[in-house]
Amino acid sequence: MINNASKAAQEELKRKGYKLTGPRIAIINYLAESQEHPDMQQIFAGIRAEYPGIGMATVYRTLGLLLELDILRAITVNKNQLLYELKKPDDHHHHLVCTGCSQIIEFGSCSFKHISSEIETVTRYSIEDHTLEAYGLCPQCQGDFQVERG
Amino acid sequence: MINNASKAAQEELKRKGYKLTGPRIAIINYLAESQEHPDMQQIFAGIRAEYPGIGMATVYRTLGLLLELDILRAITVNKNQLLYELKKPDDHHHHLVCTGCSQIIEFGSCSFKHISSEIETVTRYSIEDHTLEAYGLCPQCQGDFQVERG
DNA sequence: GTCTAATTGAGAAATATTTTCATTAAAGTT
DNA sequence: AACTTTAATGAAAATATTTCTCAATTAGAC
Ligand SMILES: [Zn+2]
Ligand SMILES: [Zn+2]
Ligand SMILES: [Zn+2]
Ligand SMILES: [Zn+2]
Repeated sequence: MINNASKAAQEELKRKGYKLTGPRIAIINYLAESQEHPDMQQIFAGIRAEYPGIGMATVYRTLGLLLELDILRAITVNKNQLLYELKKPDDHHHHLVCTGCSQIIEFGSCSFKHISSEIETVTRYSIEDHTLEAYGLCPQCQGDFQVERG
Repeated sequence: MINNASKAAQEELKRKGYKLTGPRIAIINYLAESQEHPDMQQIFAGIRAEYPGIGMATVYRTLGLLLELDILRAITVNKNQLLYELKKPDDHHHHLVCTGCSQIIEFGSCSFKHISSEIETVTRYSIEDHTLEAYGLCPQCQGDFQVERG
């Protein structure tokens, strides 16, 4: 139980009747510890460090399972690169992505909840979740842009 | 010039010094006409209907170019399926995705602009764009869910 | 029409993902 | 703790996706 997020994810797996195996625990722990938003390759490489024998297929299968069980979230910030993050209890945040250097920071302000019920009324959907990604230039890249133009 | 969105995209290509070729026009027209949010396979198949000789590589290259030039937007609504839509002048909308049947509808209400400058102040990023996807059940799937439970 | 460089299509190559199946191991039962 | 059952795993093969290479084509400039 590395931390709370790992604990919650492991309990959820058990609760839904899945076995808590070594590979799964290693993957969950890696995700729970990760401060960035790793992609498939980073996850695979990172886990091999502490679980050398793990197979690629197991990582794919486990990420798929965690997504399906709504324990994991996938975000796309560039055209074809899926990034992952474990859903943490009581954490709601969104992403601000620099179009210059691809750095990602998170922000907590969320205005969607204010219009959510209005959208539910208009569309007749029942809304359960949402993701929001904002794009722009980080302070560093704004500076670089000035320099480029001379 | 199928419609306004196609016209705008073609002009933008020219303006930035790219050649307006048959394949590119066919791809842009397909995207401009498309009411749904097609993925790569649909785009390729759809374009072959009116431009049979087009190669897969050209479609990949053109989508990449349009993304780079900010004429095209890619969204991810399911784990590993990228969907595309041409950016239309004066159109700002977001997506509401049914987790039951994957149907996507669009909504225009956007609350992000209200907090955008606040986030810019706090983070020192300059924000240029954003995407928002909401997830839930469409009216039909809410009904099916009731039926399933008996 | 001629010229030039960008663009294209076909196929090869490189990557990424899924499937198959014999083996392993988690979790429940005695 | 040994026994049993069945899900889960790893390795390799099979698929699928994306990029690259290069000779041939073609848009746009003159
Ligand atoms: Zn995040
Ligand atoms: Zn939010
Ligand atoms: Zn849309
Ligand atoms: Zn918006």
